[in-house]
Amino acid sequence: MPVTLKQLADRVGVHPSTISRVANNDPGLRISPATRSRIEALLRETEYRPNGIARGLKLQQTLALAVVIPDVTNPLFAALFRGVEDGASPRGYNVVLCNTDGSPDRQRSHLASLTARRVDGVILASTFLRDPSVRWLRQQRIPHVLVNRFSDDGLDPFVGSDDVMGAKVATQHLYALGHRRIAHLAGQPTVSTGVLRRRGYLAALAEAGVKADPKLVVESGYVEDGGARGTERLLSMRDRPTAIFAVNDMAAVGAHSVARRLGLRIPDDLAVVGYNNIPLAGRLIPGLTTVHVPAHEFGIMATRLLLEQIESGQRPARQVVFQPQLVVRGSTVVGADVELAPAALMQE
Amino acid sequence: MPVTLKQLADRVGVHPSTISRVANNDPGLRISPATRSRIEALLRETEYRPNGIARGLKLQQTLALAVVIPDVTNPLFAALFRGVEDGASPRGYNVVLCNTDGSPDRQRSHLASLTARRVDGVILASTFLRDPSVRWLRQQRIPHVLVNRFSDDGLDPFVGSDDVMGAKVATQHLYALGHRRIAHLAGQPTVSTGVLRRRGYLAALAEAGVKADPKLVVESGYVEDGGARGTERLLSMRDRPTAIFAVNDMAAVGAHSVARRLGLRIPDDLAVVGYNNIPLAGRLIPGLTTVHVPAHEFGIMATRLLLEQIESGQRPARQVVFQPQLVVRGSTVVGADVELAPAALMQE
DNA sequence: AACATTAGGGCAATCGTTTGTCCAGATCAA
DNA sequence: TTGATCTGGACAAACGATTGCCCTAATGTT
Repeated sequence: MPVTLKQLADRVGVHPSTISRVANNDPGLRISPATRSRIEALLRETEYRPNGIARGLKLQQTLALAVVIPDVTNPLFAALFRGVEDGASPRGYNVVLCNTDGSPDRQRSHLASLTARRVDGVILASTFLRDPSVRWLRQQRIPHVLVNRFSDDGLDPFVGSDDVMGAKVATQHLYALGHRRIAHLAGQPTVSTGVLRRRGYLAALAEAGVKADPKLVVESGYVEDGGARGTERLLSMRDRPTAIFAVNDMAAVGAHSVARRLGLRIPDDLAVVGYNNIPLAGRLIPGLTTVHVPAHEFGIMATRLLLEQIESGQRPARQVVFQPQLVVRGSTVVGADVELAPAALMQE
Repeated sequence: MPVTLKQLADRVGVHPSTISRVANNDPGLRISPATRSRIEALLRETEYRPNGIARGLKLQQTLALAVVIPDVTNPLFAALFRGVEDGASPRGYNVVLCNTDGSPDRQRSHLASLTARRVDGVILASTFLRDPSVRWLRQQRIPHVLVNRFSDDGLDPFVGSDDVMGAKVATQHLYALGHRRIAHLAGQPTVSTGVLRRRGYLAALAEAGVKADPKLVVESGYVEDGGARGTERLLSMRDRPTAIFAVNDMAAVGAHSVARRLGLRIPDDLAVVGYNNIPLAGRLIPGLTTVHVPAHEFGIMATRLLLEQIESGQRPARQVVFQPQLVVRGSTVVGADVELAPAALMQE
């Protein structure tokens, strides 16, 4: 067992509180140089570290944050987590990671356990629209930041990107390449990114004067399998789309592999655009055109907003929205990979 | 602020200890049914959850584990973490995640902060040979399990795979395909996997009666960039290798892309074998032949060993070693991808 | 009637730190 | 010599929950 204040106090012959003040460098402490140096020597010798639990109980703060995401196996969330840790670690915080696999129940139970543990704040990236868990966090006044997805527009501190704009840019890119039958592998209507990206897709079509065909919008969700199935449905239509805008890269990867399997050439027979720019997007052949989402920066920024809340005691309720950027690769433009490949591959 | 025992006690008019006993279902408690039901009603109404910090202080356990890895952005470690969480979460434990980026200093400081926090146990996958941090954990009698890499052979509970055997099988595979100049992109000699895989590579050559050429072993480390550089060196030799066995998949990916860039055909001009079987390995074109390492199972098993230690108070010091399995893909055998691709792509 | 037992909880110590307050002796000024 | 001030720390009350022990009144036993 690690050494305690009382044990040290007994060895020096002073009161534990004196050791504590020396260890914490209490400026108001008046102490003889002799005693101080004896204590300091002992502190070094024993490598004394205050018991974080006792400290947490007294100070009402744990120096722990939590990150709740669908799945860390998804590179987007892994990068997000790294951002959080990189922001939190230098400030002395540890980070608890929880995966929900997209289940509201698991999210709820994780949050319950995290609040029982009294983490100082929570970063949530697995949120649904009008999410009861988020409302509960808000009501309990637990410092939190939503990332990537939000629950009730504007009510919580949020870090994300402009999903409508990103989807619009992606769709306009396809339109500009001459595509007129552009399909959308959509996210669930219960998730903000699903709704917003679909909205951006529709807005781009409307602005371009293309009449949207409801049959061209298929709900694929955010996983490869859904993207594959959706693509099979789309490609089996009598009036096939020539391009697909997918709600995220994994769905796009599903489209990608179905197209390959069916012997369609990308981008000539089918152009594909994804969303998020996960590392895999640059590795596919051809590379996947996608909307870049700076996941690592999300994590850093979310941590900043969270620590602001924690340290000020206020809820600044700031919303930070990044402007998305289209990354053009070979899945929409022939040859777009050539220039990128050597440099990109070497720098990673 | 969440409700405390004392507040509840005041509302019911009993002593806090009574509430505690009811909440914890103390079997030795004698209480009138009337009082009990009033208390239970209040517990439900207020959704009382004991303060985990106070509980931890009293009970000397935090119900928190920690996972220390080089980088969660690496799919191998992401899968490992999922295994840990999947094993720990149902037992009521939360998991703190720490990334070291391979720096012994960051590992040390994380470990210091984790022990100050009094996590109940640590799972370490970022260990070096003769690692001072590990020796310190051992000496402090902090429950821990090493995963994938070990520090001092046999002294700590460990979960991993037979690295010598895996490397041997990989090298034998290349030999069986007719390769005689087989190079090795090696890991650092400070890491057990680096040493063991190199040993397996050399053992396979020796058994096959091939004289090992020291020039064919280049230290690449575990990252793509190192693999790329190492491969450039190997391919610029007058007597080029026809095959490369890389210490892990990322290094192999580096080899892969350098070969492509130089216009070499894989596997005809250069065969490549990796290690770990990360998801990307199956996505490359051609697919990367590699040694499968069950990262998720590692995590589950490591958690089991750790919880055993924690709950028994003993150190069973069990070592669990999985037998590695070679996954043959197109980077060594032409056409090996064909049969796999459709099924593999669909099932994910 | 005297004593023992049981029912129903209350008391207080404890986990390890932090921090506002207090105190005894020494030193100082007048 | 008498206060006043200063020095160098000691004391104790939190922070919440847990748990061994104790206490009082009521009931039961002989």
